Amino acid sequence: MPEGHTLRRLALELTAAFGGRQVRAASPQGRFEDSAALIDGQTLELADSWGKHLVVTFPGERFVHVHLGLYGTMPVLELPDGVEIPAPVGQVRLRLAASGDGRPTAYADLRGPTACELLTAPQVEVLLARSGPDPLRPESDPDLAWQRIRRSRAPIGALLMDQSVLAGVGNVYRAEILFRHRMHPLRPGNTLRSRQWQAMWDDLAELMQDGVRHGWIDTVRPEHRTKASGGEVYVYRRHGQPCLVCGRAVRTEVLAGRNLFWCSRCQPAFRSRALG
DNA sequence: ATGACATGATAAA
DNA sequence: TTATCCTGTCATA
Repeated sequence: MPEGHTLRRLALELTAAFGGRQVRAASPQGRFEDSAALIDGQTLELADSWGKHLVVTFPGERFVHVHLGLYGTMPVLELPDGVEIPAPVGQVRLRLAASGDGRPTAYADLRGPTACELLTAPQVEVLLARSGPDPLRPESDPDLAWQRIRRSRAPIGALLMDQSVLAGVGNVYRAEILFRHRMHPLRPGNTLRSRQWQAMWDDLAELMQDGVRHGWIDTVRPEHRTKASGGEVYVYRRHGQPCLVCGRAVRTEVLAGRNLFWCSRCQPAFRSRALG
């Protein structure tokens, strides 16, 4: 599940459940033990996200940086009064817990992250400096991404996944934004028009905000919808199945080690003007 | 029980 | 490009 919307949602949940509270921090699995000890008993100030990076702020310029990678999770749970926090099950890299201060008892277990580390302020700066603009952050400037895209011969499908060009987009949002803009994934970045990029950015921002709100990715417009419940996509992982718009079988191919999905009728191959 | 696979990223070749 | 890390889930045997 972890694309940018997941991290933003997690940041909001952590801040709501733990913001301003003293938390217990531990690493039942042991791999974050020493660092957990340094924040144990401290006040969790706030959690925030940039692209797929989560940064949790503690006093004294201590920052816990988490990257969920492909399959990391961190469910945040609040418990009714009187219910005990259960013992950790399985591989828990980091458990945060708060209770006994008049607010609801809460805990969060981090499993399977690519990164879970304690950083200093300058280290966080370096991390953020490496990231492109995140469509979920209001201060983000889409032009920074555009300057990279318009100068690059790399396929737009690769550029969208490059976190230094644009932060927070993963395989699902990539497939879906390309479909919604009828764009072939292999089209070179330098053949896009600025207006096309602007439209894609605006659409991404909206789709990702929906993702934050609902907790899942849904990109299908009402007129194409086939499922009553949410969480429908046009092409992601629908290879071989009929396109929701034209009925042609959705195609798949591996690009840079990641599965690409598109409809060859709705997203025709790009031909440059020079080639006719 | 075993293996394939996954919404990610990095280092090495 | 390939290998590797992190973990859980689902399909197959």
